[in-house]
Amino acid sequence: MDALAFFKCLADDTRLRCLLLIQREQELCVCELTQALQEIQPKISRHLAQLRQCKLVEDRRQGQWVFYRVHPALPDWAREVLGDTLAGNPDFLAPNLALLQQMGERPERAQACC
Amino acid sequence: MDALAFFKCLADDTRLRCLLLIQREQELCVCELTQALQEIQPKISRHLAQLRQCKLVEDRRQGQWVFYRVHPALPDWAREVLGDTLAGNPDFLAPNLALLQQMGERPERAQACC
DNA sequence: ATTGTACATACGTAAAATCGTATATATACT
DNA sequence: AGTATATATACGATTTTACGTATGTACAAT
Repeated sequence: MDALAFFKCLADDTRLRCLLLIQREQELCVCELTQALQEIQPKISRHLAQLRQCKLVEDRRQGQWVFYRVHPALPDWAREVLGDTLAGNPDFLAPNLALLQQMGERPERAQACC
Repeated sequence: MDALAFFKCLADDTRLRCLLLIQREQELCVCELTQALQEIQPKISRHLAQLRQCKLVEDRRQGQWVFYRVHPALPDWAREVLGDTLAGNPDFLAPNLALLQQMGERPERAQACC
């Protein structure tokens, strides 16, 4: 994970919001991000693909949905950058979180155990 | 200082190195950065202008030289991002620091007091 | 005044990133 | 098998970003 590639991933509004939302919500699927950002699905998917290729997120298919989470191997310094950014910009995600909560019928996550 | 603009500034190799070098060395002039990065002067100046316009750095003229330092009004979260990045990527600036130390006749800074 | 050094900016070109649309794949349901 | 939903990718067009060269400005020294 090199610093320049990491910051290039953060240097786009769509990717920055997706990544920070995923970090904050633990796990989100493409349709939730599409709703939260009010963007068309191919745009969201394309940016998620880039985050995935750079190993900032990992994906997990569950039925018809694909859930994204912050990559478990993301270095600590990069996690801290995300944390600092969230903490220092409390309003940045506000509109996206509001849209996410408005969303009906959000897909259910598989339980972690059993 | 908005998060997206901040990360766009960090998303270029020249700007990232300049900014982290300035942060680490407190203050550097254009000719020092030109030497440390082995790039032509207009390229360095152009990227510094962008960092200045985004208020990530401020400049100070001293005689023939213009010194750049991290902007005093840079928000804490952004400072922490720079600090985390430096701490988490200890080798990133190594070649640039080596070139800087090789440089003879570095301009003298005005003393801070008296 | 002129020359030299340090730095900034303007301008046209080239490269890179982003976009919307169309389409492909994978799963679920009937 | 056929339809519907969720997601991924390919493609060409557009926009943005970065670049090198040339030139302008400010200061220092003679």
